[in-house]
Amino acid sequence: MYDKNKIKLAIVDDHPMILEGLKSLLEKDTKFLVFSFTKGTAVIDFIQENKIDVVLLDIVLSDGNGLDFCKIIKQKAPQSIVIALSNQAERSIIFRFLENGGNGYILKNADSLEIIEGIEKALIGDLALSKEVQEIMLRTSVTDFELPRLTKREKQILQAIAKGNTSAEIAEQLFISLITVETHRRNLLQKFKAKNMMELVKIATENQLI
Amino acid sequence: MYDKNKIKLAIVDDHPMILEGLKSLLEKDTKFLVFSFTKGTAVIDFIQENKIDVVLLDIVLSDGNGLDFCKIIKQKAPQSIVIALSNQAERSIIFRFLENGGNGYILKNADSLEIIEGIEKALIGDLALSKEVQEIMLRTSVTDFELPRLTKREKQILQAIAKGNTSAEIAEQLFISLITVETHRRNLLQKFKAKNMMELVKIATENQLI
DNA sequence: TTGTTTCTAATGGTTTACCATGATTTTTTA
DNA sequence: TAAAAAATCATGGTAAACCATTAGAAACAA
Repeated sequence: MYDKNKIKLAIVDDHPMILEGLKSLLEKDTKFLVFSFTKGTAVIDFIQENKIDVVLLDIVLSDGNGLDFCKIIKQKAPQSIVIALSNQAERSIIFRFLENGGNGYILKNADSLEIIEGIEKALIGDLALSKEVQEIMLRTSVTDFELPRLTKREKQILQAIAKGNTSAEIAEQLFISLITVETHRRNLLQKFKAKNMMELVKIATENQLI
Repeated sequence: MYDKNKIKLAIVDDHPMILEGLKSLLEKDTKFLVFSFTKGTAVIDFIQENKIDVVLLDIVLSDGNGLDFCKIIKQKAPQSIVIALSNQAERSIIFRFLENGGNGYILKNADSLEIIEGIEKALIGDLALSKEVQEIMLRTSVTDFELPRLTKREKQILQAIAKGNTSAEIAEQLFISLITVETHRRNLLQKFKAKNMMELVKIATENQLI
């Protein structure tokens, strides 16, 4: 069962179906030994006790997000290779994942060949990026402008706006004047160079700012 | 290879990874013979030439939706069993799928055991419903507010609104009067009993309506 | 402690969104 | 083909969002 020469893989995804399917798929290649996890915290516990070569990590998890887990894994087990395996195709997310030490990013619409090739690339020290991810990263487009950062209050207000609350409602909830809420709205629109709140909320949610 | 006694399964999903994983998983059980498809139209062509026992059908597909494909499959091959295998947990979608002749509905957060049990249940004529699906179906009308359906035009307009377009811009884009756009807005708000468009867009995106 | 940012609040005005109601034409479906 | 559903346009009004500018108080960092 246990074989020192096998590549030890951990897969983290909160869909048991994907987890089992991927495990079954990867273990067809006998050089892989696969451990699977539905929680990010579980895999972090595991890697501290057991040496793992590669972690395939979903970005959206029930107990946190893959960006943070990647950072933690890299702190606790720097020798482990961490590859994102996600539906998240947002440009900024990909960059943030790699910034956090990730060794690759593969979209879930990739096929098994791309995944296996990605793992092998990462094992020899290359970045493992699926085709579509490379395209997204190369997009040098209009969308590529430095995202403003939100203050605590702005985030609070933007979250309320995104829920459908009106300025009056928000003022009441936060015990501040309607005028103040409207000032925050204006500042937000200027910061983001957005035409209206709908556009701003779209940008903010796409970039996980709220 | 071909064995008359094997249960012939078709899996339709637009993620190659899920497709391959599930195929690998199900074929561990040697009584299954699995064919996989990424397009709904492809599986419809296939079942007309080849007898298939069970179709596992995703609801969200690139070339249409599983609700319609289920209906078509049941017309062209009434003996085939059709089971939804989807992330869509919307109560109304589940009912509509079963209305269209579906023999079961399994959520993608189910594990492989639930899927195999579901297939076996459906083969003996029972409804194949995963645990969570049953819970959703039993939810009484308190939590259950039936999601309205969007017409083609409404969907188009709502998508534009969600992007941050104003009514005037949308009118221009679609070559219709500003008044018409505003009428659609009003109808949408009424349909969804929403206070404003921000709330409505939130509901619509959460339920993958747009 | 002194800048800097953030949060707060105000005036006054424009634009856009939302509300109520009604009606014609086109398209879909039974 | 008749009935139903969807898409179109209209009037007239209210509420909310957006725009420009200013400014004091509080929190925070150099």
